[in-house]
Amino acid sequence: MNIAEIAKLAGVSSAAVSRYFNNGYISDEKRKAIQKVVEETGYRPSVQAQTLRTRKTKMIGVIVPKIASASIGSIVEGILSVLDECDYQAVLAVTQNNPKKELEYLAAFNEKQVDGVILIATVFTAEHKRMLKNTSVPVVVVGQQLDGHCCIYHDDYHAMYEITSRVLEKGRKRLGYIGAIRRDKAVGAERYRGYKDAVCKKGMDSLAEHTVTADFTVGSGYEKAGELLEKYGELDGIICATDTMAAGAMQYLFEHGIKVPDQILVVGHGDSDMAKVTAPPLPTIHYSYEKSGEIAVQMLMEILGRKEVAKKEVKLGYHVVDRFL
Amino acid sequence: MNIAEIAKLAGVSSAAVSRYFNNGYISDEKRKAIQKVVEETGYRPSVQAQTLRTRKTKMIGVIVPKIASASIGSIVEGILSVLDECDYQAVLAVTQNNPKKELEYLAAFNEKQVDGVILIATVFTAEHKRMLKNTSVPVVVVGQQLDGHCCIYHDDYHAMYEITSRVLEKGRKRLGYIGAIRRDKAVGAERYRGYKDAVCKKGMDSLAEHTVTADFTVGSGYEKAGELLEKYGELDGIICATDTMAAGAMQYLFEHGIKVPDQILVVGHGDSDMAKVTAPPLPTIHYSYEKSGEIAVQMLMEILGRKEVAKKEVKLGYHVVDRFL
DNA sequence: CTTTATAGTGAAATCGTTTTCATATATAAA
DNA sequence: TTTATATATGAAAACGATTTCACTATAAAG
Repeated sequence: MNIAEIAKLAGVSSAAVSRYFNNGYISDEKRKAIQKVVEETGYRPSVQAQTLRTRKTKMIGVIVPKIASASIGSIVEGILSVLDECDYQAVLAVTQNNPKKELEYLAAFNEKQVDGVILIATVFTAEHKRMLKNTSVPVVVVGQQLDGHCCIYHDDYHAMYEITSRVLEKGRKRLGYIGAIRRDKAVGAERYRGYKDAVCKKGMDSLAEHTVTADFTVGSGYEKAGELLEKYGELDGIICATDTMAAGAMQYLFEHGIKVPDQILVVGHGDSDMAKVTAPPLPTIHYSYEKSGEIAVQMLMEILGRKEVAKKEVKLGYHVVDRFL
Repeated sequence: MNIAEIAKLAGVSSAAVSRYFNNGYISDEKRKAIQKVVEETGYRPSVQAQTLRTRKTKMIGVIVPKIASASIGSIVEGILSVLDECDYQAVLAVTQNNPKKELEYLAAFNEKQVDGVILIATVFTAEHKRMLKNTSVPVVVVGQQLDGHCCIYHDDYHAMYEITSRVLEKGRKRLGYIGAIRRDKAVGAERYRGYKDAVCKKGMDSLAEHTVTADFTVGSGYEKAGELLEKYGELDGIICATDTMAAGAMQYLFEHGIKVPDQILVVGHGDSDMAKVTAPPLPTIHYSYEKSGEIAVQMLMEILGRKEVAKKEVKLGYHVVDRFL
C-alpha cells in the first residue's frame, strides 16, 4: 500500500496525496476524495521513504554513560517527555563509561542517523572535543559545562560550597570528603572545588586534604568511608559528591556502630530516593535533573528550527534539602 | 557522496560497490579498487536508503513504563548491551504507566518503524492483547507472563512464597503485606499469591487479609506502612512487594522509633541498591533483571533470523538475599 | 481586453541503496 | 570438444515518498 496506489484509488496524482499529508495546495474536492481512501485503507506514509527524501529522521540520539542511575534516569525521563511532545523519538546509546564507545556512538549518530544528539558524558577528552567540533548534527551536552558548545548543567560549585558551609556552621570541625575522579569536571572537579573553598574560607585549609575518591557505587562509598576514617582519624562530618556514595558511607557507619549524625554528620548530593531512606535520611542538594533534560530538547528543537546555531549555555540552580536537626 | 560516485571513481558499477559492502561476488581486483576509493573518501552507505530498500531498520523499539527505576533500568541496560553486540539500536519509549501511550507507541512501532519490539508493561488489558495479536513486528514481553506470546519473566510466586515462609520460620506471627495493584499480574497478583499461600500453609489464614496497596514509590511505602500498623495493630513483620516500598516503610518505622528487626522485621523484593542502604539493610529477593533484558534481545534476534515465530516462554529463577540475623 | 497573480494540478526527477536479470568468463567434468 | 558449474559483472528496476517544473484555470488589476 503505497502513495501511488492511494493516488489511483482517489483518482489523483501521487503529488496530490503527498500534498494532502503536507498541507500543500489542494482543492477541497480532492482533499475529500483522498481522505476517504486514506480512511478506508488505513494508509500511512512510509517513514523510511520520507526520511530518505527529506533527510529528516525525526530521531534524536541520546548518549548516556549508564541508564540504571537515578540522576541520569531522571534526565532521560525529561528528555523523552519533551521529545514525545515534539513528535520525535529517542535512540538510546549506553556507553558504560567507555570513552571509546562514546566516540563510536557519536560518530554513528553523526553519520546522519539522527537529526541531533544529546550527550551526557562524565569526562571530556581532547578527542571528544575534536570530534564535537566536526559534527554535522547539532549536539547538546547535559550535565557538564563545555566551552564553545551548547550545554546545560548545574551549579555544582556553589551547591557544594553552600552545603559544606552549612555543615561547618553546625560546628563540625573535622570533615572528610568522598569525591569522584577529577577528570569529571562537574562531579569530580567542581564539587570538590566547592568543598575546598568552603573549608578554606573558614581557615580550615587542612580539611581540603581529607579526601578520597570513590566511583559512584554504594560499594565504593562504603569502602572509601572506611579508608577515610582510617586515614584521617576521628571525623565529625563526611561530605559526599553523590547520594549513592553517601548511602554507602552510611552503611559503613551503621555497621561499625557509629551514630549519625551525633558522631558523624553525613551529607549527600543529588536528592535521590536513596538519600531519603537511610537512617537518618541525608541532607543533600536538589538539582532539577528532569528539567535539564527538558531544556536540552527545547534547545535542540530551537537549533533544528532556525538553522542558526547559537551556542548557548544554561546553568541551572539548586536548593539545599535541609534535613539538619 | 553516494554509491554511484564511488562506483565511478573506482571504475566499477554501483552494484559492485554494493556487493563490496555486502560480501557478494566480487573479484579481488575490484575489491581493492573500491576499498581504496572508500578509504580516501570516507564514504559510508546511507542507512536510510538501505532501510528503504531492505525494509530492515536495525532498530528495536523498547517500551517501558518509566526509566528512572532500578529494576527497569537494569533490564534496559541488559537489552542495550546485547543489542549493541548485534549491531542494533534501541528507540526508547516511556509511557509513564499510561496505557493509552503504551498502545500508541506499540502502534507506531508496528507501523514498520522498527524490526521488533520489547515491551515492559505492568498491566495488560484486553485491548493490549487484541493489539498484540495483530502486530506485524515480533514482540517480546519482559517481566510479565502472557499466554500465547514470547515473554520472559521471573518466578514471582515462589520467590514471595519462600521469603514469606522464611520470615514465619523466624517465629514472626503477625505479618502485614504492602503490595501493588492486582492488575499488575507479576508484582501485584503473583507476589501476593505467594504471600497468601505461605501464610495459609502455616494455618495463619487471617494474615492473608493484613494487606495494603502502595504504588511503587518510597512515599507510598511510608504512608502505607502507617496505614498497615493502624489497621492491624501490633505487627512483627512487614513483607513488601518491592524494595522501594519497603525502604519507604523502613523510613516510617525509623521516624516512629520502631526497632527493625527487633520489633518488626521488614523484607523487600528486587535486591536494589535501596535495600542495601537502609539501616539495617533489607532481606530481599534477587532477580536477574539485566539477564532478562539480554535474553529478550536474544529471543528477538532468533525470531528475526529464522522467520518461524516460535512462541516461547522463559521463566527465570531467583535467590533469597539472606540478611536475616 | 489584456496583463498579472494565485490556486491547483500531475509528470517526472530525485533521494541512495539493493537486487534481479541477463550475460560473460574461467574452470571442472564428461 | 562439448557441457555444466561457479564466479563476476553492470544495466536497470525496484523501494516509497517529496518536490520541482511546467502548465491550466480563475480572479483581480490595469
